[in-house]
Amino acid sequence: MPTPPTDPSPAGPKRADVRRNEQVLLDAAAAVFVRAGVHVPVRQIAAEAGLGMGTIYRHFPTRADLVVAVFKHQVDALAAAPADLATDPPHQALRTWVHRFADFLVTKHGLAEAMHSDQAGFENLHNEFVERLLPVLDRLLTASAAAGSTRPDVRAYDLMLAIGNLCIGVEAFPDYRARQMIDLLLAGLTRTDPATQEHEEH
Amino acid sequence: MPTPPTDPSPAGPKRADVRRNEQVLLDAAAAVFVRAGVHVPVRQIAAEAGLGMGTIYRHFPTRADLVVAVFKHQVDALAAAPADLATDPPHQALRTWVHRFADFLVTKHGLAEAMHSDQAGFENLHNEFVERLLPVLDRLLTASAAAGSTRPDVRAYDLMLAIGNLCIGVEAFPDYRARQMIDLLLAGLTRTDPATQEHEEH
Amino acid sequence: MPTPPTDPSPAGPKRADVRRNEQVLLDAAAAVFVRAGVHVPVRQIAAEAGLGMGTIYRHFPTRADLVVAVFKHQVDALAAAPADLATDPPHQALRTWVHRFADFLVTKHGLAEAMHSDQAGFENLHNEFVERLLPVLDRLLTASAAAGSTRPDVRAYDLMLAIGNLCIGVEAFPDYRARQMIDLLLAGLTRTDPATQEHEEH
Amino acid sequence: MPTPPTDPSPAGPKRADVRRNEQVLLDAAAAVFVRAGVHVPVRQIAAEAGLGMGTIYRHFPTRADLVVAVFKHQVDALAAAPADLATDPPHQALRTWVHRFADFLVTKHGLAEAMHSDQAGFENLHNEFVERLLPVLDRLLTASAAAGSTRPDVRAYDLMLAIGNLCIGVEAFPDYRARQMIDLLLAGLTRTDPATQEHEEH
DNA sequence: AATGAATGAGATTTCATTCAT
DNA sequence: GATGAATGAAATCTCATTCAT
Repeated sequence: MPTPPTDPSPAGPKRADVRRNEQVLLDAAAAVFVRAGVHVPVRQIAAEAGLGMGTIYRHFPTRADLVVAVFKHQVDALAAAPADLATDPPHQALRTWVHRFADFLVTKHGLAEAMHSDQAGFENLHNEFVERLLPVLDRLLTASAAAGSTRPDVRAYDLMLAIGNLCIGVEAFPDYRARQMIDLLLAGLTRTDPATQEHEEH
Repeated sequence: MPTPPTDPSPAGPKRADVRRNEQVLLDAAAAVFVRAGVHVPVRQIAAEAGLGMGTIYRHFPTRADLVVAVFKHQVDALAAAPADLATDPPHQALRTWVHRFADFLVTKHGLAEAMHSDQAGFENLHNEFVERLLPVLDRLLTASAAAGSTRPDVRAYDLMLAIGNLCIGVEAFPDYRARQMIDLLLAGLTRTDPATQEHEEH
Repeated sequence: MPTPPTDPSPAGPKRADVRRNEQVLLDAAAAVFVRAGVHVPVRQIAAEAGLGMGTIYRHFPTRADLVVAVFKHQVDALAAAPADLATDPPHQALRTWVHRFADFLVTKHGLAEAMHSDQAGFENLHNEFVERLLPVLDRLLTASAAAGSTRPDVRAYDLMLAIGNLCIGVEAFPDYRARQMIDLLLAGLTRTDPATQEHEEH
Repeated sequence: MPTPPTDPSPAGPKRADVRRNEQVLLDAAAAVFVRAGVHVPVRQIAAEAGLGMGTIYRHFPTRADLVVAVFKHQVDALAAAPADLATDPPHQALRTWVHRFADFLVTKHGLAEAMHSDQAGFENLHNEFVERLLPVLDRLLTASAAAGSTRPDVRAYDLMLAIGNLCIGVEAFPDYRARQMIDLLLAGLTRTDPATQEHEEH
């Protein structure tokens, strides 16, 4: 009633600033997360962003919300990725996407860990991951299995968690070859049937 | 068994009490760790043990020392295990031991996580694991590879971390089939047939 | 009625809006005060009013100003009330008005408390009460005493605070019979009989 | 098991210090409560006591516990008081005790307010008051009513809350004569029966 | 040697108030 | 004039660690 309903741009001129701040916050959080993990004090994120702590709470009431937001931001690319894999043979597409997924996790300090955290406020993080990426992986996995390239008795859910898990510790233990272990897992996933085996060898 | 009986140092009658306390502490810590994870407040461990907090600090100056001690305690069995696997075929022995290792990790809430933690005070935990168990796994893995059962290009170190990683999240996500993923990894490790074996060696 | 119609100052067309906003604010604040007490966050009042927080600060620089304003708004009726009590016998008029006063306080969650608060910003609240209602009560009390119905050695100020105090806790302790206690106080105020009157005067 | 059950003095030599600290804490809290009310920050109480904040939380997990403790300490005297009033006539004993009660409340800044607070954590305060003092007042009131000195239709509960309420605001408004208002209330409580009236006049 | 009371840094969270738009 | 995003002081509470007894 105080402000007339004339509202072509829903919320006035400030929207740009708010959005900018949100982006600043996401970038800052992403940066700090890489440096210090997702359990970093809120104050530190605020400092990195050059914003007040209250601003973080306004945008992301719980820590999970912030982590999810940072996360979601990065996940979009992965969720969209399969499009450019459409022409590859199914098992090759699967392999490529899994590698991209691993690359993503490996470069985000603590994200793989957080994804598996049962700490209060991180449930949504896991859920977000599952909701956004599981369908993608499931499609790739099903296609690959349908083509006889991979075992049909493995669930995408387990595979996703396993991939995520294998990425844990990359920073802490630089000598650990997460990539090779993922390849091992993928090899174990491959159909051992003699008929398909010849093609798998490359 | 944890502390060797070689004890020429002058100590006298109290040594027995001290050792008893240490054992009480280890058992209590193990129990609490299972219930509440390795990050449980010190006070809680003390309560479980029926001892004062100061006593914990006397025996284990840092939390890592305590976790390592608890860990060491449980690891002895694993380190000794291969003896009873001597008669199995190498790849079977490897598989059995890996499963025992996984069983161990899976039942210790947070141990798998802690093993990969880079939190201050947990480095020794990782080291301890590596020092005690890596030689065992290495022996089994080498024997299996020598028998042509498994790929020779995989390091025991990576395998150990990978197994540990795959066990993460079992409590938090009951639906996650860590065991199957470990089997997948072992399957990927298996030599598929003599013909391909020669080419894989490099 | 709250703001006198004497308004020769140059203001122009906006004055109506401003006044409307002020009224919206007062109604909203009154409503929220009843629900959540006078210490309710400013943001909540703003939300109830459908206005921005800045608008509240423009109209009422301090919280006290707002509370006083809400208060004043409700007090007008009480200040005007004695008119319709003119025909009653003095001690009856006094009793009726006191009950109305108590009714008012009892239905405003936290108002009785706030009236006696020495919190920063609530002094004016007390003052406002005193300035507006004390003369009214004083007139009634004096008339009653002059008629020989009540003791002449009780100040209206003390009586007002006492009435207010007796209303505290009505919401928190539903079993508390504030009304009976007020009646007790009024009974104590009553002159019991001419014979004793002379001795009580000192 | 670590410490033998030989335990004539239940908890060893430290008990004295602990008790001393608790007393220090109670005294400090009482002092600060007088100065700044029962809502004073915990840190301030700690500072006054010359102790750490953690110590407060150890002794009194919630603020209510501390307030109740401070309160209880002072209440014992009141609960015990009636003994020395045994020889007075009932209505005189009642009057004396009520005045002591009022004296107590009046000198504890914020106690009267807190007693009527519905803030989380203050319920026990009210309960404590009721449990300890209500029986005392009830006995005095019943005796007085039995003697025909006071009205039999007033509950001790209401009277107690009313007395407490009338003490509110003494510090904030030095001009307010709480004592006279209490006397008024007591006068209202007095039986107006002509037969007893003569004796009441003194 | 053992105890557990005390400490206090640090993390979270709320809200009054300001001020750019 | 109105808005509400941003600020950051302030308060709470937790625990690792020390140290007097």
